[in-house]
Amino acid sequence: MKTLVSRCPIEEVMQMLSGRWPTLLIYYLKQGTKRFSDLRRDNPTISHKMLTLELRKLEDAGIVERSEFEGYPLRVEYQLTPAGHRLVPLIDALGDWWETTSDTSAHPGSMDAEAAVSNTASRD
Amino acid sequence: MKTLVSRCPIEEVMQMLSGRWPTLLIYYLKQGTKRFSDLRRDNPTISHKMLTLELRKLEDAGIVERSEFEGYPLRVEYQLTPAGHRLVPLIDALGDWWETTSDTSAHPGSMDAEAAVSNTASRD
DNA sequence: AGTAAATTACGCACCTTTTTGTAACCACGA
DNA sequence: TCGTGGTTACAAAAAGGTGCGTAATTTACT
Repeated sequence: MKTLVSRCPIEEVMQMLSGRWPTLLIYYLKQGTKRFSDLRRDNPTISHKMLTLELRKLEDAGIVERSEFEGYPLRVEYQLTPAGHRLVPLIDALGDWWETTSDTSAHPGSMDAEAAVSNTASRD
Repeated sequence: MKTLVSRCPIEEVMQMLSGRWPTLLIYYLKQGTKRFSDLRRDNPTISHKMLTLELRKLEDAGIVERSEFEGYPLRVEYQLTPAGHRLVPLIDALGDWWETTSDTSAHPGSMDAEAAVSNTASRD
């Protein structure tokens, strides 16, 4: 699936991480092993189809590992690979960068600073 | 002005950096001040529409600064802001991560990495 | 001298391509 | 029948490309 002819690793990662879901899913998987239905509960706005598609993409990229357990209502678990775990702090760093850069220009006068802070509270 | 209503800074950065162009443009702007036509030459596959759109987005995000010089034929220069420069190493880190993870057998295919490069058939 | 074309950095309208959402269906067994 | 994880077909939306118009000045041709 990852039939990429890009010369540049940055283009490749960005193609991997682009869109709303990849980083969100990584965030939730960072919390530990999750089942398909867990991830849907964690993020109710993702469609069934998108979740499978994105999980497959993350799997192909070596970020997520899929474990299928034989059984009655079929159980499948997803978790971050070691590489996936190494990716997490890099993504977090981007989030931090964004927060600090938004701070330096986001206060137009005497707005309530406290409100702004709690407004941008991360999901950590 | 970035009027974004996302709760999470990571979602916001990723929305900013998603797509093929943002990181590419940042890469070229990292080299120094560039004019519109320079950037088109650097990246011939981007359309003028996309270039203006993406530059505007980067500008709104505070990553790129636009300087317009009076005169004809109108000259406009683009360069990274300090925040933009701080972003560069973070993006590079993602590129490095990708390179190392691709190396360390992250792709459990049945063929070796060399063959996989020239062969487009993977999992379909 | 007069006209035409080129230049630069766009905006806009139209159209195609890609991505994403919706909904239905499959299989299995309690 | 329900719930599990997944697939497929079709529709909607978003992203992206093409080409034309704009500005004020210089150059190119006639």
